[in-house]
Amino acid sequence: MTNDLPNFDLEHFVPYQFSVIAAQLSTNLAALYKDRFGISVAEWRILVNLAYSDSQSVRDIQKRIRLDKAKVSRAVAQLESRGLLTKEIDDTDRRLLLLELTKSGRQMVRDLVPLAEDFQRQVAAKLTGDITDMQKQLAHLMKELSDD
Amino acid sequence: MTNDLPNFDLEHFVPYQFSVIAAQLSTNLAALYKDRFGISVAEWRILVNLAYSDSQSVRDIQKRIRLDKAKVSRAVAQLESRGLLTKEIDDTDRRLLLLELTKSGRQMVRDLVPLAEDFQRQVAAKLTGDITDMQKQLAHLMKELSDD
DNA sequence: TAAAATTCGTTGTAAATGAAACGAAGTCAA
DNA sequence: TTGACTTCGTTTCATTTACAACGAATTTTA
Repeated sequence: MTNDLPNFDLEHFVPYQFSVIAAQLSTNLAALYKDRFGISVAEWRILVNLAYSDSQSVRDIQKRIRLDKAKVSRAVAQLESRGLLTKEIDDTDRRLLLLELTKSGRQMVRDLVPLAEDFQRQVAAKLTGDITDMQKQLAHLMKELSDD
Repeated sequence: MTNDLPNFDLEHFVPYQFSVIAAQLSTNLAALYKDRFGISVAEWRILVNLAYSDSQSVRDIQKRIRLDKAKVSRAVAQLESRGLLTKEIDDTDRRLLLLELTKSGRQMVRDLVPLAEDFQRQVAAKLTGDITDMQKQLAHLMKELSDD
């Protein structure tokens, strides 16, 4: 006797869809990174971000890659202990830490990026439309949501 | 000196985009559910799923809404303790539990669904294109990924 | 039909998480 | 310049999480 209940279609509920897809992609990617390089998704994001521009502070990274600052702090500590980056106090503002990739950190980024691109190509193959369209839509939505 | 590094664009990396959007939507939705009804996202999913068809087992739900069975088990226990559903052993297979919404469980679904639909409308307003197109793309991708 | 293997839902546990508290450093205002 | 306030990154702590182990029930296999 469910006829008095609204027939809600969870499978087409957008927040649910995003949740399921994100979880699946994240699991797959995490396995890839862990197996090959022994790093977490958070660590991967930080490495890639530092490859853009060295010497960012924890705060810069936190904003850019949208991770909790505690998480960034822990991931950075882990990366430092593995010799993938260095921390240095910013002399113009001694609260800030400047992060810089080490040689082996840079090498790991070089090795990681093609893998990530491959992964994205595999996702692209599963889409009905063109991936650049999807990327644009998602970038737009991401921006709209962050303004809330 | 980053010129020897591949210039990887994290902002347009699809798994990253999904992760950010899903997290944002989930946070917002969780706050909505928690404030108004005191339930978690997992609990909400279970309630809605039971509204589709009563008397499903934990296993049925687990498959449909893609949640860890431990999580389902705990959420169901919570819902039962709040009198929103009942558990009953299936006599044809005594390992299975049949779950059924109570009257107040059904009422809560009735109250919740319009809220969720509102929420989705707000998301729709932030999209560049039509939401049904997005839903179709996401449904397709969800299916493709689960086949892995 | 007896033993082995599988499935169901629950529970124990170690790790991950996020919010808040914290000390250190810097800024602002009186 | 002193005192209040803010910001930075780390750490603490309570909660959440996922994985594995478990007992009970069922199915498969020999």
